[in-house]
Amino acid sequence: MKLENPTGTALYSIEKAIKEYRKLAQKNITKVVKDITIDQCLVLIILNDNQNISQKELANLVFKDNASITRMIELMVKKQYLNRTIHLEDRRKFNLEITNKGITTLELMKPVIKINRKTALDGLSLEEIALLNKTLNKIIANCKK
Amino acid sequence: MKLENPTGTALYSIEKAIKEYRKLAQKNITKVVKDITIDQCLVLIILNDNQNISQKELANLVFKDNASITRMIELMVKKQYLNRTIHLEDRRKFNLEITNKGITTLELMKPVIKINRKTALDGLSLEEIALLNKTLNKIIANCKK
DNA sequence: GAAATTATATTGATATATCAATTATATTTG
DNA sequence: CAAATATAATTGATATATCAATATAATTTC
Repeated sequence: MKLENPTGTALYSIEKAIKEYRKLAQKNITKVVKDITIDQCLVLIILNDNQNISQKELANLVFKDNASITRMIELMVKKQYLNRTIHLEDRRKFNLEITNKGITTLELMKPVIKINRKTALDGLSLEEIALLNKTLNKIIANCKK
Repeated sequence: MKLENPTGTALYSIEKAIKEYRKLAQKNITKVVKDITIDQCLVLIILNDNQNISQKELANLVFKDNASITRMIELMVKKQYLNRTIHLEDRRKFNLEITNKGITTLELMKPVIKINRKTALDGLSLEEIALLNKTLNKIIANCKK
């Protein structure tokens, strides 16, 4: 039995790598903030950098569909990480805004996120990482065709 | 706004790559078999190669926890892709067995799976793929520490 | 060999994923 | 400008993810 990679394709390794990273990341983030998931964390990071983003754009960036992001946002509003107000120019849209609690929480998580990434990529040279990115981008482009 | 990679880390690219691949794979598999997911497909592939595997081992190989695999198997039994019988030597366990329908379905999907993988890895040299695997395995090992 | 521990799997609760259908608003077209 | 089309987001249904608690069986320990 091929224990590490039962399919024998690099695509399995890609999935395994991200699953292991998510496990590590979630474990460490939970240590500092109890009620947040790494996906919610990514939402905060992206909203922090991109004020005027729509739910649809946000969904794309965090790899979710509109339905999922709707429910995630609902929950994050309920937990007071986000505010949601109607978009004046296009009333189909909403403005998404991080609350003060959201910002505080993000600041609390930032060092943990940094350590997580460092841990995952430990021992990899810059060249190796660049090559990894390049290869992954090729795969992404191939799948989108 | 960094559109392709808002976090600037290779880990985001890893996630993006596998998500794009899963989309492609699911789309093409649905064309030949309506009621199966790529995860169920992976379960069939693994069970086909490993007769005497426990649910726990299976769960590990497909990156799921025991609860998820229990429900997946229930569903696959209901859809008649699998049979489940009590394990005589260890009565906590079950024997998982692909049905004839499961085997037929798998044969139907095999060429599609092959094409999907080829599509995703198109234009990558063997060396590039080997290096990708090597780097990913380092990341996997780092996360497990 | 009975009690304590460990292992396998299930169940319940809640969140998320996904698809299809729907609602509300904007935009385009004739 | 009204009708048709397109877009943003929501809702419903069902499957899956995840954690904690539980049930059952096997193994270990004394």
